[in-house]
Amino acid sequence: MPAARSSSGGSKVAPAPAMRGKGRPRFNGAAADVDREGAILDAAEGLFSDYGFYGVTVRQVAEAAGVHASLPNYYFGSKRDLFDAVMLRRAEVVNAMRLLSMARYESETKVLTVEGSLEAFFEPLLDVWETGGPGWKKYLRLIAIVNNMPALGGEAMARYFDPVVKKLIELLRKVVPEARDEDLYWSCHFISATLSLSFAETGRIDRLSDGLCRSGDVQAVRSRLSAYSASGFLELTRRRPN
Amino acid sequence: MPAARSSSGGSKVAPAPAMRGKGRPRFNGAAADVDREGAILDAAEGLFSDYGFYGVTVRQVAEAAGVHASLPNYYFGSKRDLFDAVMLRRAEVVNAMRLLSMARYESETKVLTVEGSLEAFFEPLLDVWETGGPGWKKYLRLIAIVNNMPALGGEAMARYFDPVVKKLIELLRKVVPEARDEDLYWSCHFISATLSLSFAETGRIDRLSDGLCRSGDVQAVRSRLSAYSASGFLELTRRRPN
DNA sequence: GTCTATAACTGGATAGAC
DNA sequence: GTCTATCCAGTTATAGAC
Repeated sequence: MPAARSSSGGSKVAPAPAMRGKGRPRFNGAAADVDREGAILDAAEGLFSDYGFYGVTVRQVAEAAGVHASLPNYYFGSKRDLFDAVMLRRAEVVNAMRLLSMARYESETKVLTVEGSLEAFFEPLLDVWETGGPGWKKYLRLIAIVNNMPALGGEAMARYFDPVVKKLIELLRKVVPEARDEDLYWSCHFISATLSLSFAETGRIDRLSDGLCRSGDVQAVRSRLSAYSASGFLELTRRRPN
Repeated sequence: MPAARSSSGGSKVAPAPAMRGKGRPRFNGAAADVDREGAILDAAEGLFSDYGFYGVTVRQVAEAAGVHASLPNYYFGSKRDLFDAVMLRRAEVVNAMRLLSMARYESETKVLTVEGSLEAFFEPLLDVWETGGPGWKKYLRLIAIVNNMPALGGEAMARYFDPVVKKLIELLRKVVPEARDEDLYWSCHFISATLSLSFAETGRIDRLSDGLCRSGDVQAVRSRLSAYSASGFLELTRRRPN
């Protein structure tokens, strides 16, 4: 394997991606201030979310971004580094939102419920899904893919999202003290599955329902996900209390 | 695109895969009766289920199968045809099992329930997951991947699995006539998600629970999936009856 | 900062020898 | 039926010109 061009870290994931050109002055002579790094990340995000890591070439990314074929390499190093940069860019944002959402729910609500906890867990994602624009939609779809292909980025995925899930588990344990740990974990597993497949927007439900339901219908998901998941979880704890 | 080598059908999916060498006589001079086509399909199944379609090369498949690099092409035509052959091989088997399972449940049970219907829907899959051997495990993991990447085989996936899901919906409609269609479809969407992520065996729940739960624990899934899903679905219909 | 050119290699697929 | 040899398009990545 050839030596990576990027500065530090070696095989570690994305040491410090996309740090070039920050705060550079406008009117630098080039054509009206285009953000090429952002364009590359956006293009990569869209393509990876459709075809996965191996299904995309760096050249396709460059072409979709409208930049020269060598620029993705220049800005982000190897293809793998580019992928990590894509994953990281929004992970931190959304993680902070979700932790805050749950902390706020816990501190500001008198009677904590399972459904309420799950809403606090889901809502930031549903919010960016609905109002965050196409970039966020693609990012969430990408997560759905990685979530089902551990060989690709499962370890990284876990590193970024486990803290959020652990916070949820902690919260649920407080709300339902009689729940067994196994049921807590398996419920979170099921919940993660429904959430991520919803983001995948596969179009399957459209075909299945002959157009009655639409894959990207955020409102439809929002109005069902918490109720469905809470009921499922509570049923498990009801059957085998601690 | 170069013309496919395989006989009929053209772009149609795998018209008649793996039809060579059936019933050929033993003692044909070659080394003790090895099933090369089967070995290729097995190897492809395993690799595709780990890395997806684009993450695998035909040469890797050949090497894993212990055959020469050109044989996958010889037996199955293009890489895409090989993939379709892998998908098809077990689809028909498991589809028949599931349709039979649900038909039997419907005809042999006095009081139909949501949970019972779901069990009939799940059980054949859980059964092959548990007792079918490593090939079936890999196949189910492959389905989990494709389920989340429509660009790859979503249309094919739908073609093979929609009939089974439609049968389930039909059954559930009979059991819970007051359920709204939207809730039926969304519930099936959620159910498909939990089922497929369970098969993915990502190891996520292992890390999350610090070893308390294991990804491949069929019994753990079996004892929770129907109860969880039935409760979730019923909760939705309870909230908005037809 | 951006692009040209190219190195060095791997991909799928096949023709034809055995 | 199987393998050798090969085609050649396309891949990542980089060195160096502008």
